[in-house]
Amino acid sequence: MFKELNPLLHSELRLAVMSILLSVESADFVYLKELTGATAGNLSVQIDKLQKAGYISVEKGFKGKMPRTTCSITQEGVAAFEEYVEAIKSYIIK
Amino acid sequence: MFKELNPLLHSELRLAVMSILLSVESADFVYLKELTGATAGNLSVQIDKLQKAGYISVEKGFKGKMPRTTCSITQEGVAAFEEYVEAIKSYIIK
DNA sequence: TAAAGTAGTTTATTTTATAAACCAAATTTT
DNA sequence: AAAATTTGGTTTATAAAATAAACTACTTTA
Repeated sequence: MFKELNPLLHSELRLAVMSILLSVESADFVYLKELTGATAGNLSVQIDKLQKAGYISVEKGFKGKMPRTTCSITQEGVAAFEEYVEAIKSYIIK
Repeated sequence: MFKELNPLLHSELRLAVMSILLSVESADFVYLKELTGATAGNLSVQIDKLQKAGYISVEKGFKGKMPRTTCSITQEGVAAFEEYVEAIKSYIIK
């Protein structure tokens, strides 16, 4: 009847991050922060969780002298997101 | 860009309960428990939250001699659910 | 060189989700 | 008919999550 909702994706901020990363090649920390409106602390934590789950890859480098964290979605992440979409539909589609 | 997800509905069990109640006139505690697979304790708590939010109405009576709790969705609940559906779509529809 | 800004991380707090333990009444078993 | 079990829940305790505040380290500006 109802499919299970992957708890790692069933989170407003993590879902937003994944949704953004699905539509771009990659996105840096500042960009994700602006688009989501999240605080830096919250975003940092959630990015970490997504990375540890293998749903995104995170590269920490520098743009000039300033630190820059770049994220992109993994194949595993795409698959998990698609599964989540199917699952949530089981609750909202009549 | 992303719409806010009503935290009261952004919960697997509460969403399942609301989804069921949308499609039936009313449902009792035992029926909801069977369909959702939730424990009685968890279901009890979540029903309470939905009721306090005004999203469902709860009637406690008896069927013969056994207690029976009957739930049905309110207009407010329908509206909130529909808004949630629109909101979640902003994350999952490309 | 002091103040303010940037790009984050770590820590602490509040909220949630969930299950375990419990309760009262009804039913079944012995 | 007493004891055990089941039914239909509620309350309480615990684990997990979300979030913001505080902090770090470096850079730019005044």
